[in-house]
Amino acid sequence: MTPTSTEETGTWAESARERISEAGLRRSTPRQRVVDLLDQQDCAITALEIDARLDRVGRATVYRAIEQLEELGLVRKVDLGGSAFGYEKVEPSGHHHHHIVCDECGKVEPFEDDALEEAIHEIHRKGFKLESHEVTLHGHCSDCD
Amino acid sequence: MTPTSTEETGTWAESARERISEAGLRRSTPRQRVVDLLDQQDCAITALEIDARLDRVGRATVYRAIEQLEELGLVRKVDLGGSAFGYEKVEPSGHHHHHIVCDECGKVEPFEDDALEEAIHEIHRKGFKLESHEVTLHGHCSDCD
DNA sequence: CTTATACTGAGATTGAATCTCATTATTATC
DNA sequence: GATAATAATGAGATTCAATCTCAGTATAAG
Repeated sequence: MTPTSTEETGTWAESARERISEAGLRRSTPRQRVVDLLDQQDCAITALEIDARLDRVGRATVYRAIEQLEELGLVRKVDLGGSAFGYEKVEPSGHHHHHIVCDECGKVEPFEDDALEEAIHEIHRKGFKLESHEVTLHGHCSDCD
Repeated sequence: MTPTSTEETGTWAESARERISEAGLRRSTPRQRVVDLLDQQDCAITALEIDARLDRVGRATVYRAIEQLEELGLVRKVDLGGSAFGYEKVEPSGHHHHHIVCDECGKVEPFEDDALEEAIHEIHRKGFKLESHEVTLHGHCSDCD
């Protein structure tokens, strides 16, 4: 018996699987592999990093899978200030974080801040029709102090 | 007499000229043309847009000029969520805005919000060594309602 | 098992940004 | 104003991200 390693990983991969079927998409092996890899990440990963880590899965498939997951609200696209975008799973809990990029070494760290979220919600109330928001802070990490 | 159209435009182009000389850089025509074009914009413009609008100025020169202006603190690089970065002048007054991107048509609008700035400054006080910050909100503009 | 078709992936293509290096323009000096 | 040292330029090659194409493949329904 080969145990399904994904069921141990958490709830996101499972809910992703469900949403994929509900949306009428096939549960193809390459798509599952992209889902599983995203599930294992704690923060954003680029499309080409996913591509590089998945042998026998084509670039086009990786980009397509990400795009579909994004449309299903399962994945968020984040702008890390570099040349490539990052992608990360959207937690079913609604929890989300923003990013601090170290301008020295390029390291990306997640952070959360309630006052910031509140301020952004206020902007929403002031009349802008916001779909989503994204905050990227730039500075120096502890290593590059 | 050909009147210098730049002196009528405002104070940014002038201070940029000064800082450029102070930094030991030459006042070359291509650089001046990049400065003048940036001076005319109210919001961010991409490097290739600058390149396209300036005949007889090479891509490399545009990118170099922008990079130098950025180092001198005269220009800010902004991430508009698309494929290319935008660049905009840094007002001597210290005034700065963030951006709302319409996910439908791609239009970028500037916005300012004091509570948001305050929340970000709080994060600074909490221990992160921030150099700069950048907030991009996504939604639908009035046209794409 | 068979069939219709959604999905895949190798490779070509587009677009942004960077790099190279021979030529040109700027500025200080005479 | 002419001259020399060298900073700056720009055409084109290169790199990297992302998208597109289309013949071949795998999926799921019957």
